[in-house]
Amino acid sequence: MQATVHYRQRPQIPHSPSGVSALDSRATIRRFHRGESIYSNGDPASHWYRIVSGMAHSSRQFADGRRRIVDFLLPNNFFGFSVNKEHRFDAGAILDGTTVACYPRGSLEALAESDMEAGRQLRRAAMEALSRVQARILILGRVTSVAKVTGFLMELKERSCAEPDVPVILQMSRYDIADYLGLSVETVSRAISVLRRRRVISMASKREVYVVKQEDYD
Amino acid sequence: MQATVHYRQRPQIPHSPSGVSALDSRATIRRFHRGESIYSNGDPASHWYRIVSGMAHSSRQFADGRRRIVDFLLPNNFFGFSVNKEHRFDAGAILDGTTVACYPRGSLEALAESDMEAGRQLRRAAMEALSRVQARILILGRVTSVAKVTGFLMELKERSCAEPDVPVILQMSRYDIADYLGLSVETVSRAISVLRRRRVISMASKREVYVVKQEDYD
DNA sequence: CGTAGTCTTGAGTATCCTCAACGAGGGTGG
DNA sequence: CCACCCTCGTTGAGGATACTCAAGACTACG
Repeated sequence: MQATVHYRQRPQIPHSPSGVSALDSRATIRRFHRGESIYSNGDPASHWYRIVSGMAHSSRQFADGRRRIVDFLLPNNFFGFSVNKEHRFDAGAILDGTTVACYPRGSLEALAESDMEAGRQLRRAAMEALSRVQARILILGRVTSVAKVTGFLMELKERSCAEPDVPVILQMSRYDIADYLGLSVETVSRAISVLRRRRVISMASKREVYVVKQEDYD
Repeated sequence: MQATVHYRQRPQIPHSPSGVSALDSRATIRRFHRGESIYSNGDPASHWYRIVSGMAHSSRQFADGRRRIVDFLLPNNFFGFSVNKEHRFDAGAILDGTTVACYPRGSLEALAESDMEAGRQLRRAAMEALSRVQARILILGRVTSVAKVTGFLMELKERSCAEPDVPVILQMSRYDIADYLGLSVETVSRAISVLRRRRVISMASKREVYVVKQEDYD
């Protein structure tokens, strides 16, 4: 079990989708422990999900032990969309006490077809998810490991709605970051050290990053 | 100008979205030359699009000359979704005579809110686009260049609805493939040569690939 | 205080990129 | 019709980068 880090919980309201009340009438709330699975590859895609608080990731585990993280999920991010009958990814909580709103898929599709506001919210949620993943491809497309890690930190800062002089908190492990960027843990660690030496970032602890210089990363 | 390759045009109907008639009432059809821009980064995101015939790509051009291709767009693929007021990518035709259905965004959103069938199609289109990009991340996450190119070929075979004994046609250049996979052209070329020597593929010409062995690629 | 997981750093190796050269194929103009 | 040019595709050589293996420091927790 990883060391649990008790940083202050800042209010994270990224891209608040201007109320999801129309959808929430159908939601059930579930609470997850650190590392607990929300759904697994192959499970029937019976629900769509939204992070209420905490953090999770969407990933794929391979036979040879490798793992690729497809998305980090922050509060108000929707996930679990699938065109198939089954989920094609694993989703799991990163933080203890991560709270997730679960929307029954059939019920939600029915709602979307009767309530135009709900339909609009669903379309917007899908497009925001699409936008996140596309941004990720550009980060993955960066050439060097330092550039990828820089891109990751800038993305996280953006998505965390970080204000100046407030650190970005790396609630995920270096292993998670490595699997997110397609690098080895060692390379991620070295890249962070390089950024510190270059004074692009400074760190209050191993999990708290101050972005000092705003680097262009795409 | 690149050599224009006149391969027979196979009927490509991947993931036919069970009729888009509800949406098509608002569409205008445009025809593009090879290399012609459909929209550019920064253009107002006034329309959504669907490939009718031919092929296009969605990409981002960087200041230093690099280019990243975010998606290859095949017939019936929707694209141009943006949560912002402006497009964040470039889209351009790969083949001469590529035909695109252009849906005015405002008109379409209005339609989606009055016609539940249209709304459903839009949600499905967004989720299919999301699904494509997520699949791509897994390919990018593969370790070696050979694995990435293999993943690309398998994806293209899948999306082209290729039957056995029918070659997959690489209508894009090696440069496009390289920018899609985040590799150099030389590495792509070498990877293809390796796959040929290993008899995973065989080639009728430089742009026609027979997939001989079905390799696991994720 | 020992253990387990995380994070960092070093050394050597494998892979990919850059630079370079060359062949193939089309289009163009003399 | 053919020489020329241009782009595309392939292959080789050398150097840069990231991975693997290894070891050690740090932290939380029992």
